[in-house]
Amino acid sequence: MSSTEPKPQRADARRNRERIVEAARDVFAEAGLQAQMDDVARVACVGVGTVYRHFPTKAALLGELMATKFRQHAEVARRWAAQTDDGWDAFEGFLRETFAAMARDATLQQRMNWTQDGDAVARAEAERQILSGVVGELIERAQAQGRMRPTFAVQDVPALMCAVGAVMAARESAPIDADRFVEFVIDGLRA
Amino acid sequence: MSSTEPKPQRADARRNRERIVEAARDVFAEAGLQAQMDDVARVACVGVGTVYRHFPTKAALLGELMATKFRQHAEVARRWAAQTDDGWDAFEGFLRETFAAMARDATLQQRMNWTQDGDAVARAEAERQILSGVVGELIERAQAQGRMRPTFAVQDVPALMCAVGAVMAARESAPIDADRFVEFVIDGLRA
Amino acid sequence: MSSTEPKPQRADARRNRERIVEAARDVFAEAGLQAQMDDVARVACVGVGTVYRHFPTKAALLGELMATKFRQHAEVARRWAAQTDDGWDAFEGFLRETFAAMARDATLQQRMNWTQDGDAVARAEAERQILSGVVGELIERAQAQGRMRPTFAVQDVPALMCAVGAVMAARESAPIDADRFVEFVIDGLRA
Amino acid sequence: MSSTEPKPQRADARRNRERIVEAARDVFAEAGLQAQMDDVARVACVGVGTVYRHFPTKAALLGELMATKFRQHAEVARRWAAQTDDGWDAFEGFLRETFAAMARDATLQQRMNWTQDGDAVARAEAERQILSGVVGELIERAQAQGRMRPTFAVQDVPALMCAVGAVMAARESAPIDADRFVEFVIDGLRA
DNA sequence: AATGAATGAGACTTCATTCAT
DNA sequence: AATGAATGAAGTCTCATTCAT
Repeated sequence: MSSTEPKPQRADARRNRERIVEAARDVFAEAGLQAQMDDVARVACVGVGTVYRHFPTKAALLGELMATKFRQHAEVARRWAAQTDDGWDAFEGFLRETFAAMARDATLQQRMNWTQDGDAVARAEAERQILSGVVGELIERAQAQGRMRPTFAVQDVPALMCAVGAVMAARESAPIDADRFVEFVIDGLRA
Repeated sequence: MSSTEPKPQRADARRNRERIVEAARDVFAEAGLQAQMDDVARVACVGVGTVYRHFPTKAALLGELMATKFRQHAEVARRWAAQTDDGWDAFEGFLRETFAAMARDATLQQRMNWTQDGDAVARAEAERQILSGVVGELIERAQAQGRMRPTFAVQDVPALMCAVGAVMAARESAPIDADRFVEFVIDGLRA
Repeated sequence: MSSTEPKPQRADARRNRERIVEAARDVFAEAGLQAQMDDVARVACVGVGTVYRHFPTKAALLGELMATKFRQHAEVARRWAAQTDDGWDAFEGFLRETFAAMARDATLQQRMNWTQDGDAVARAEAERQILSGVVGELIERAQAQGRMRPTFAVQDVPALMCAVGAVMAARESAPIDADRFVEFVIDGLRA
Repeated sequence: MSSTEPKPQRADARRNRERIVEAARDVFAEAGLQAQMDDVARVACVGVGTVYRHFPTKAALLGELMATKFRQHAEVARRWAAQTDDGWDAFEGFLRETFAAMARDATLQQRMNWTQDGDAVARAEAERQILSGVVGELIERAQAQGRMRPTFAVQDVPALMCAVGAVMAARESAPIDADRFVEFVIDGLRA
């Protein structure tokens, strides 16, 4: 599934891998993408070498973080798609849930949105396309049922996500703002 | 004016300063925030030392770039505010014109994650507040006249701008997409 | 025998040891001294830990490789010494045979600059001295019989061997060149 | 001429460059090719950054060292070629002088002979070919005049040089040995 | 005031070696 | 005994900033 390290064998290795990913999430959220691999290692309580054993480059680690996000969003989209035949309801549900999730992970979201590291982006490309596919179907369905603006397109979804990140960057009271913000978006997209 | 270098003395110094700012715009648009001060200097056809004479740190240079943008947007907002008494029309005009300007400057928007460099952001804070003030008045007026959602707030404006940047990052056909995107936003914000 | 691991206990341990030495020969021939212990382990189909069980350090492994070479050359020298009473003939035979053997093992000769790793050299010192002793006798005998330049000395033998390595490094057609080269040497050393 | 940095402008920059090259010569002679760039910088009394300003990589610095050697040898060969019409005398002169020079710089010679770093070798390739050309002419002339073995070829020259390095590695009394060694070689190559 | 060479802290990554399983 | 994951010191190189010319 993941673009790196399909299945770590040993239990302790897998545990380490998870600790590293969690540490990376915290560290990059805290200090931005320019945080160092040594910091990630320290927070994960492992040596740098271990970080590099699991992720061959910093970009790979960053990519895994992005890929995880994409996978989670895709999962949400799939769940909503299965839950109702109404395309708009499904899309709205996906949007609200995803925004809420992003709000909970606000800082990282903000840091990540604009990743300059082309290599990291490339490593999450597969997951990004999957997400695009799932959300694209939601959009098409909603538009076919005449409940969504026909001019909206999948490519606009990242823009919404970025906007969510920006709202969060502007204020501390993230959850409230995200809730408020999602209403504008939904009203703007309805047919 | 800018937070740095209130009044340049010599004519050639002023000319250098301008060349540096232009070079910075080009270079950061091309290569993103990780572009080097040496690159800026080379493109500006001056030594690095000269760049540092005008801007004491990289963050200061970046800050000046942001401040310039803020000043331009504030100028647009002021013009629309003077042009019509209808708050919503003024806001809509401001939004369309600003989005269009950002679309024209797409590469820079794409490449730069301004919020990444906290120090640079801080240095453009004054200009940001001025912009906030002007746009805030537009919003209040439009809301007082009952033509804008009362839940929209100035703090949400950066989110919209970020979203515009994201639309551009997602596609090459930037101008078209920005036009399309502004419609969603306007419909989402109308009362 | 070797300076490490005087008597391997188990049959499988001995087999492992051999596999490691062979793997090391291949890997170092391929990639030079900068080849990694992990590579040796992988080629030998054992874990790194096993490599370290047999050879406490990389230098020890390298030393064993050198020692093996020295032992083989000494064996050749001994055989020629026993075969004829004519010192020069014995020396010439030894030289031709050794050069030919080195030519056959050209890649390793090319890739490995044995003398670079002082520690490895130290670990093969015993074998080197033995080889020196045997060859020294050959030389003395040839000189006593007036058939070899009296100024030639055992210490010059490594120089010849190094030269053979260099001939190989310079060309692909190693065997031919080595043959050609040995003639110069022999003519240069004859009284 | 050099493969890197054709002409440093400033006097102090050129002085630094020379100091770096000298330091590199000492440091690599002392500690082998695995000596660190930081060491070179320290011995040259400059920052590492300065070393990297003059030589973009370690391989480039190593390459320059090799190139310098090749240039010096070529210079010697040219001088002898111009000095006498007798090809053999010229070659013998070149050989004796070069061997003596190598003896004076024995340790570096030894370290360098076997450089594994393909990149460094590549960077001195141009100079190596020039040297080959000049020496090749010497050899051809000597062979045409019937005074040198017809089977000797330019490609064998590196072998001789390597051998000189090896003689030196084997003993401390380098100059003496080199003198003794050159006699064997000369006798071996004469027709 | 301008230049660009110099600086050096700090970033990423490697790899010989150790040690828990 | 064997395994291979973990370790972390050490190495190469970068780049914002300073400073002699």
